[in-house]
Amino acid sequence: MSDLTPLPRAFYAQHATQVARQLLGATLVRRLPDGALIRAKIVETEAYSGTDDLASHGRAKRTPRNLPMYGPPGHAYVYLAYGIHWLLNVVAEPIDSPAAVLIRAAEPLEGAEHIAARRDGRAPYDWTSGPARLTVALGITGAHNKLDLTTTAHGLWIAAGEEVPDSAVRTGARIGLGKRVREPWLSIPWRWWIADNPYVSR
DNA sequence: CCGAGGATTATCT
DNA sequence: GATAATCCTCGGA
Repeated sequence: MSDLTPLPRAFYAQHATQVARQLLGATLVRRLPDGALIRAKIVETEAYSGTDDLASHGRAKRTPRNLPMYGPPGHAYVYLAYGIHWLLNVVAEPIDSPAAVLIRAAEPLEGAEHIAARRDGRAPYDWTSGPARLTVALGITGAHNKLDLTTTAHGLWIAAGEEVPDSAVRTGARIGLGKRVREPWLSIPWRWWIADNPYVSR
């Protein structure tokens, strides 16, 4: 039985790039309303940090949408992209420092049958290999925005998982950035993933 | 196999 | 009014 204790708030208080790197291999845990448990290993993340980062929602001043990024670390920041997709982020860095880590993909470890119920007819590696697919698989929506992920109280948290050695980590530019994003933010290697893992997005 | 374009709506300008 | 940290489908080769 693995230890499902939530990671402490101090972990998320680090710079978003540190959090993104260290979240690789960690276990994303979801307790569904009916009590069913889903566990998934995080295999791909992206960091967004600072008011200078043109790719980050925090690039503007505080707005109703990006307010969670300015809030306490370890809370969820969930927002709707393209009018269709919910994306899950974890707030990083201390209060008033706008930063978050986007959870882009994860590998199912337990409760695959509960994911399959929502992803009928798809190949398993299509279930969670993308930020919007992941939220569908785990039943995450805007209702989870701002929730504290350092407690098990809300049915969603992150626990320590396996250590991923540097030799198995790859980095690259972030994906799907808008056309307003210019260098250096366009190419800065703030995306992390586990090499050769089939659940990493394409 | 690959690239183009549509879906669908909260949020910001 | 335009845009968006994506995904899926469809048409062409």
